[in-house]
Amino acid sequence: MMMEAERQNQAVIAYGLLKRDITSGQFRPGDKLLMSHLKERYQIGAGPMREALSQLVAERMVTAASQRGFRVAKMSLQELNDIYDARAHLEAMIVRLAVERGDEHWEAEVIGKAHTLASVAALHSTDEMISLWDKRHKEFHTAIARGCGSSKLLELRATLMDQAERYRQLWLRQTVFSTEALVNKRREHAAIVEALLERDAQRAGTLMLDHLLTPVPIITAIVREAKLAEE
Amino acid sequence: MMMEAERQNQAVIAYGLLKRDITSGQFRPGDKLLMSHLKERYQIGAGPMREALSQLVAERMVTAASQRGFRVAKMSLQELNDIYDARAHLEAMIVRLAVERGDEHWEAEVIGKAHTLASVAALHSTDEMISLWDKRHKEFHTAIARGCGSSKLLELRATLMDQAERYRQLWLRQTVFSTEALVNKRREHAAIVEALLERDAQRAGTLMLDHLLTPVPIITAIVREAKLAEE
DNA sequence: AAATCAAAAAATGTAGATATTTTTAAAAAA
DNA sequence: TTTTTTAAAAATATCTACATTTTTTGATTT
Repeated sequence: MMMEAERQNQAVIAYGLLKRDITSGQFRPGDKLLMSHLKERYQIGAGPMREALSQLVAERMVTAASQRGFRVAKMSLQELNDIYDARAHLEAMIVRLAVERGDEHWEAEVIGKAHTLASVAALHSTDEMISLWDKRHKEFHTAIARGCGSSKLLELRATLMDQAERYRQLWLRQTVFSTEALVNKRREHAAIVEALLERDAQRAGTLMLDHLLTPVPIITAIVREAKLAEE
Repeated sequence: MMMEAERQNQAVIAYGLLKRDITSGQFRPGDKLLMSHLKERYQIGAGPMREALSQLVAERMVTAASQRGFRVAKMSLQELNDIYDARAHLEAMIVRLAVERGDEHWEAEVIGKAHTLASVAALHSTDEMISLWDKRHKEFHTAIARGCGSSKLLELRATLMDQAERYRQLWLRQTVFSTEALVNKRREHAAIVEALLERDAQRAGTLMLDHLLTPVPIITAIVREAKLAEE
């Protein structure tokens, strides 16, 4: 029997669309999110729209001022550093746990995802190439993290990933377009996998920490260049 | 000039009240949250009420089923273990960072809060005693955590604290009413502070991990006894 | 310039309309 | 008789359209 796709309510739909439009840059940091415009754009009423907006406020992607409506949250170099620092330390901790707790199935998944990622070739259009590499890169890292066995830690991790997304997008193009950067990333991934398989929690954690912090200087430069954020 | 308290919207008010009513047990795990009842209880319309509810869904305190309304999220021993495990590891990591990064002002704050906590005496009514000890205990731990210097990590920590709250409430009475338990806690706190001051990040982290895991068996027993949750 | 005030725009809330699910109870089948 | 099915009724969730309140705008005066 065909699994019926659960009929989503308007708020959930609007939430997804608006989130996509913000991370993809359709709405820029600081932009006013005018209720009348959003209602029109997503074809829904004010009630559900507010519901979607306040979800995004909780996720720090939107800010709210009482009686003054909503804006796309600003980006800042300070926030960039904070998010990446937090992410790196959290993920390093998760990896250490994964090395201690992960079983053979976990190992197999990680190796599989690493292979799939390494084999992304420049055969596609640029945008397809970026989104394919990104998708597989995320799946690789998620496969590693799952080894920790804690859904709560994975939820926290997802929260930070979401918050990092707008900054990550900036880094992505630079990296996928640079053969050198891609080669470096591949090397780092290989080193991490090696440490995992040797069950060296400490080394895996340290490698992960560094791996996640390397994008920061690159993103900083882009943000400064494009004047996308306050200092 | 007196600072005017920002006029909150209905959704925010309802959010706070409902959250309090859930953590304090006015609504029990699994209870249906009938829209008509909530509207009546908090004297607001359905729109803002939905907004509040879906915030709590995001925080995992309420569950939603499309077209079928909302329920108080169930509790389970599995979730108890997951939350406490995640919290303990996150907090241990934060403490290690705090030891590496915290300055003299941080040290002073921690010592101050430790002192304030240690001096809670059994002079008050039972409920006052509980809530005072709880308040100061939280402030003590928060003062320690702040040393990590990352607002994102502190946000993640707050998320888990919130999710733990319903379980924590069960532990609190047992502990505050047992002189032995209180003495033990005081000893653990002293040991943590000592490690902090000696700037022994590793030891402070380990002590914190253990400190946060001790309530789990106690809560497990209470939950089983009161049949508050699935296994 | 700075202050004032009315008009316009915008946010927020409510009441009621609509759609969906659950309950009830009667009818049919076992 | 008991169980299952069906259909209508009731209860409930959800959405929209409009009403109310607050903020913003910008012309006018000090």
